[in-house]
Order: sequence, then structure tokens, then C-alpha cells
Amino acid sequence: MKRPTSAPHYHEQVFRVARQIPPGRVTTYGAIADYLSLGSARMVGWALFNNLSLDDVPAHRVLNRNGELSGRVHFRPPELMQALLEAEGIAVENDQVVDFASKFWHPQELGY
DNA sequence: TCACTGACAAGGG
DNA sequence: ACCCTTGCCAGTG
Repeated sequence: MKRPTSAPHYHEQVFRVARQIPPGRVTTYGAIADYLSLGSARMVGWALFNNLSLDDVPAHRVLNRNGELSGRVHFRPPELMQALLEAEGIAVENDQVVDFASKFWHPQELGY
């Protein structure tokens, strides 16, 4: 549902960035929060949590700072998050992305 | 209105 | 490397 948003909505900003995470790459709650100057990484998780139904937002590419799939419990089934990542060629082991550092993508890489 | 909660992060011991 | 504390800020009771 679309609602009249006059004030800056955290949701919209988070989605805007999340949608641009390249397939096969991942980023973190903190990186998105930092890029948007939201002040708190918790806001990012909160935004994604409240909009799980949006299929066009690759929420599975957003991890915590350790590259762990901390948000997997909110997928149905929980294993879906890992499955989506592996489908993009991202190896996951023990709820953690393998070689997280090389897969990491920061919003600042947006064509500058 | 106050207190507690959370898909988090950074720093200290 | 692990555990605990603090900062963060919108939602909820």
C-alpha cells in the first residue's frame, strides 16, 4: 500500500540501497546505516523486518558485521536465506558467508 | 510517560 | 578469541 510520505521514511531509503546490492555480493546493516546516516544499524534490520513481503528487496544479501546470517530466522523457512545466497554463488558455512571480506559490497561503490 | 525490546556495532576486559 | 557493556532509535505495552 502506498501512503503519503512527507517525512523521510527509513524504509524507502533502506530499500533503495538494498535493491542495488549486486547479485553475488553482500553488505551489512551497519554499512547501509552508515551510508544513509541513519544513526543506527538497528533501523536497517527493523525496516527489512517490517517489509519481508517485498520480493524485490534482496534482504538475504544483508548480513551482520561478522558476515553471519543473523536475519535468517525471519525467512520462511529459515534455511531460505542461505539457499538464496548459495543460488548466487555465495558459499555459506555454519551460518556464515565464506570469504566474507571479498564478497563485501559497500553502498559507496555505487558508480562513482 | 517510562521501560523494555530488537535482522546491530564498537570498544574494553 | 570470547563475553559484557554501551550507544543507538522506532515500536510496543
